[in-house]
Amino acid sequence: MSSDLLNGLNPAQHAAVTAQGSALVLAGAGSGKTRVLTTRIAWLIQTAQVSPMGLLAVTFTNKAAKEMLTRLSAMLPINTRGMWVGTFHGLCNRLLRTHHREAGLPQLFQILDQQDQLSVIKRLLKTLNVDTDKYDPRKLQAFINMNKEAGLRADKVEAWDPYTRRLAEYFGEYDAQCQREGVVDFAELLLRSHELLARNALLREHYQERFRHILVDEFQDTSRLQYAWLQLLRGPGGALFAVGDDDQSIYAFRGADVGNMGQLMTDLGIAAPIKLTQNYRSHSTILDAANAVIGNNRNRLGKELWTDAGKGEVIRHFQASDDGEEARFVVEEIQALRRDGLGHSQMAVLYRSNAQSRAIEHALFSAGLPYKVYGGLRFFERAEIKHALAYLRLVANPDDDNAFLRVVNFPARGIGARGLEQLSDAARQAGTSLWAAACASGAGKKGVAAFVLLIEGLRADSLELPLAEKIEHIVALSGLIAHYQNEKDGEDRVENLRELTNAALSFSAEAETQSLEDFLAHAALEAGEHEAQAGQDAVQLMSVHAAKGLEFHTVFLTGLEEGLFPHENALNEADGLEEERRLMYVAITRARRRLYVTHSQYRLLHGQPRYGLASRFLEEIPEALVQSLRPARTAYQAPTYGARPTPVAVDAALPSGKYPHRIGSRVTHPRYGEGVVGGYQGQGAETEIRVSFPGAGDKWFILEYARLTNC
DNA sequence: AACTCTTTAGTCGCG
DNA sequence: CTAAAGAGTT
Repeated sequence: MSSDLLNGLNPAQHAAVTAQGSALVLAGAGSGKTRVLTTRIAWLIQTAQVSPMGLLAVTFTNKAAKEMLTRLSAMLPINTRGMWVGTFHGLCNRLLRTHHREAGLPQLFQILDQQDQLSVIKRLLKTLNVDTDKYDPRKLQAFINMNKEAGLRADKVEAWDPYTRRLAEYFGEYDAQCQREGVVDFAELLLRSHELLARNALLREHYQERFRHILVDEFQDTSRLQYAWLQLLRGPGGALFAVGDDDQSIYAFRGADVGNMGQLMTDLGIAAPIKLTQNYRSHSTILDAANAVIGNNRNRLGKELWTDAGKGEVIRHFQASDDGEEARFVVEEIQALRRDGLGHSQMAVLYRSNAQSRAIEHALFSAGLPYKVYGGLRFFERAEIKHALAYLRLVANPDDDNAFLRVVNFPARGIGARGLEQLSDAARQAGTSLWAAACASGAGKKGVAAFVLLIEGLRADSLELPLAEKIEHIVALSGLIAHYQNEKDGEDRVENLRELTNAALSFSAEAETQSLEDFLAHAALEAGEHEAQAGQDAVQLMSVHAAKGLEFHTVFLTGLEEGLFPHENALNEADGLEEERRLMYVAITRARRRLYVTHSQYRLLHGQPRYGLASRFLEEIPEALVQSLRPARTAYQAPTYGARPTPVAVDAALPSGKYPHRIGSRVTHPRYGEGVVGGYQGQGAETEIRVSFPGAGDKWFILEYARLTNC
C-alpha cells in the first residue's frame, strides 16, 4: 500500500519521507520539496502513525497551503476539511478566535494589514503630538514589527539611547491603543498566540498532545518568534519535520532568521540534515552556474545541486549600452523564441527591483507582445476595496475607529477635519469609540447624523441577507459605486467593487459560511491575486523575490549591475551581500532550459542618469558556461534568430566592470555631441573620463554624472 | 470642503 | 522620473 506512495522517490527523498521522529530536510531548488512534504503527510496518515487531525502543517503562503491540500486529497481518500494545514498567520488566527477570551481579545477582533497599521500609527503619533519629522511613522512601524517578530514587547525592548527609548514608548502606546480598539496586526497574531500558549499550560498541553507531527515548509523563512511558536506546540514526544533551503533565504528584511536551521538541529539533537540535491528542473550548465555563485557564500549548511539531464544550453550574456537597448534585446529574443514555438508564458523577465519593469514593459508594448506584470497592489489592498471593507467592518462592529475614519467622509458627506476633531475629542473624553461619540453628539450635525443613520440602516437592512447579497447591498448604498462612476478613470474601480461580490460568493461556497466576520478575516489574511494585465499566453515580468518557487523554460535575468544587483542598500547591511547572492542563486535556478543574463552600462534611475558596472555576480559565473552576445558595432540591431552571426567574445582588453566606455571608442554627449574617449583618471566615484570633441576640444567629466552614450 | 499644487521618497513583500 | 501624500488655495 504505502509502496504506492513511495514509488518513484529517489533515495534521499525516500529517507526524508519516512524519517523517524524529527528531521531537517535541506531541499535544494527543484529537488521535489513539495512532493516530499505532501508524501510524508500521506505516508504518516496511511501507515496510521497519525490521524489527519493529529498533525499540523505550516506554510508561508496561502497558495502553498492550498496546493498541499490539493495534492494530499489526490493521494489519499480523506476529507482535508478541518485539518490544521495553513499559514502561520491563518493558524494563529484560528487559535486566537477559538480562545479569544484566554488571549484577552474580543471575539470579533479585526486584523490590520500593513496599510491599516501605518494609518493607526500615524493617528497615534498625531494624538500624542509627536513630530513626525523626527519620528518617522514608517520607521516606527518597522521597529514595532521587528521587535514583535523577535518576540519582544515594548517593555522588553533593549533601548540604550533616548531615541530608541522613545520608539519603545510609542510601541507601548500603539499596543495599548490596539488593545482598546480590539485590532491586531500581523505580527501580533503570532506574538499573541505565542503568549497564549506560553502562559496557559492546560491549553498548551492540549495542543501538544494533539499534534504528534508538525511539518514546516520554507523553514529558512521562519522568524525567531515563529520558531518559538513551533517549539511550544511540539510536545515532549512530538516530531518536527522542517523542510527548507538556507541558500534560498531571501527574506531577512522581514524577520526571517536562517539561524533557525542550525538552531533546530541543536535543539532536537539532529546530527545532520537530509539533503535533497538532485534537481529535476534544470540542465547542468544552469546548475553549475548556480553552484559556483552560491559557493562564494561563507555561512552555508552546504550542498551542491546536480542533475542527470545533461549539459543543455550555454548561458547567454548580453551587455547593453542603455536600458532601452537591454529591453529591445530581450524583446528580440522573445520574438525569436516565439517563432521557434515557445509559448510566451514559458518566458520570464526578472529584475531586482520593480521599477526596472518600465523599460521592459515599454519595449514589449511597442512590439505588441502580451505580458503580465506581477507585483503592485493586490485585490484586497486596492483603495476602493478597502473603502468597501471599511463599510462592512462598521456594519459588523461600529466601534471600529479605523473603519470609521476611513469612510466617515468618503464619499464626501460634509464632514471635515474640524468636525472630526470635535468627535475624537468627545470620544477621548468619554472614553468611547468615535461611533459612540457620533451617536451621542452628532445628532446636531447633519453630516454625522446622516452617516450614523446610513450605517444603522445598512445593518438593519442586510441582517438576514446571505453574505454576497449583503455585501452587494452595502456597497450599493454606501455611495461608493456612484462616486466612482462620476470620477474619470473610475470604471476599473467600479468593476473591482462588483468583483467583491463575486469574491464573497466564492468564499462562502468554499468556506461554507455566510458570516461577514469570517469574510473580513479572510480578506485580511489573503490579499488576493496580484494585479496582472490581461492576456492568455503572456510573457511573465516579476522581481526575483516574486519568482521564488516558480520555474520557466527561459529566464531573462536583467539589470545585473553593481548597485542594482547586488543592491547598494544591501551592502551596508550585515550579511547583506550574502543575501543578495542567495537572491542571485534563486534567480538562476528559475530557468529550466535557457538563461539570459544582461546588464546595461547606463540607465535612468529615479530620473537620474546612472553608470553601472557589471555585477560581481556576473563574474562569479564560470566563463566556460557563458557565451557573450554583442550588439552590432552601431546601435543594437535585431539579429534574426538562427541566422545570427557567430557571437564575438567580449573584448578582454578591459574588464567589463570598471570602464563603461572603451578608450578610443566614440561616445555622444548631450551638449558637445560626438567625441572620442581619450582616457580615465581617478578611482571609484571620483573616476573622470576624458573625451575629445571635434568642436569643443578635450573635456573631463566625472564618470558617474557624465551623460555619455556609446555610439 | 473640494480642488490643485507642491513636496517627497523611491529594494525586496508573505500574511 | 513618477506616484502618492500632505499642504495650500479657492
